[in-house]
Amino acid sequence: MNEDTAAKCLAELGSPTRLAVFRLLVRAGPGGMMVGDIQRRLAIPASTLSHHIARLTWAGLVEQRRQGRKLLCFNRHDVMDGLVMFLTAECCVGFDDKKSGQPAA
Amino acid sequence: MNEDTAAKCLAELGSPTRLAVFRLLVRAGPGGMMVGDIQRRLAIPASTLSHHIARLTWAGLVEQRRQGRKLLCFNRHDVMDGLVMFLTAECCVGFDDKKSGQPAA
DNA sequence: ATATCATTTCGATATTTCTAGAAATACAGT
DNA sequence: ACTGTATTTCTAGAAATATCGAAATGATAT
Repeated sequence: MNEDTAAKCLAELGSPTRLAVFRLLVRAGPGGMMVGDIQRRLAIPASTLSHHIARLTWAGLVEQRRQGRKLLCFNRHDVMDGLVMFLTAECCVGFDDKKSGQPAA
Repeated sequence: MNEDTAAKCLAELGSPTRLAVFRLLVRAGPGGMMVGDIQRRLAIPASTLSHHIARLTWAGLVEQRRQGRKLLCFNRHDVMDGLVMFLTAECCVGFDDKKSGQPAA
């Protein structure tokens, strides 16, 4: 996970609609969720949802797999982990003596 | 940290420039960094930087404090923690038996 | 082959965001 | 009050994004 990839992921997650989709998939776990189920759950037009899922997929956060005439969506858990690690990397290095993260007043 | 706040934070971090600023501040730790130092370090126009810092601040990710005629910037570490927790919350609940996060093939 | 359901692509418009120069403001020192 | 430095606000054009209906495609069953 480099800075560009991280920014890409964060930007995609920054849309309320996409974040809702992503969180739905987080909760769904490895079993994932069908596009149609997501659509019914979030009540947004199919074309709009398709667009957002495509972007999450483009960023590498989500993967899709066909099952009959439906499409299963699920999170790339490893990518999310990488993102979180990237965000917190080098955080507070050498500052173990301070507890709050605020500068001295 | 609710869904709207999280989306706000993620969207702001989704800009490569803002992510660079944020990471600089992560590395700077609680001591923070002056606006001018950030500007010299990233080599972007002052007005552009000001805009981005304002957005990070608006999202609650960064805080500013005046020191003489300079302005110190530092991360709200607690907010970033909240964001990370929000992202990973309810992740893989009840799926401890699977290790990779992929659905069965 | 055709009917049907699920999902995506296309197209068009409205909205938001990025960028940076110019001007304005804030502060400290003299 | 005046000067110099630091930072922000104003402004506007360019570029990116969101939205959703209509049409197209993919897949299965009959």
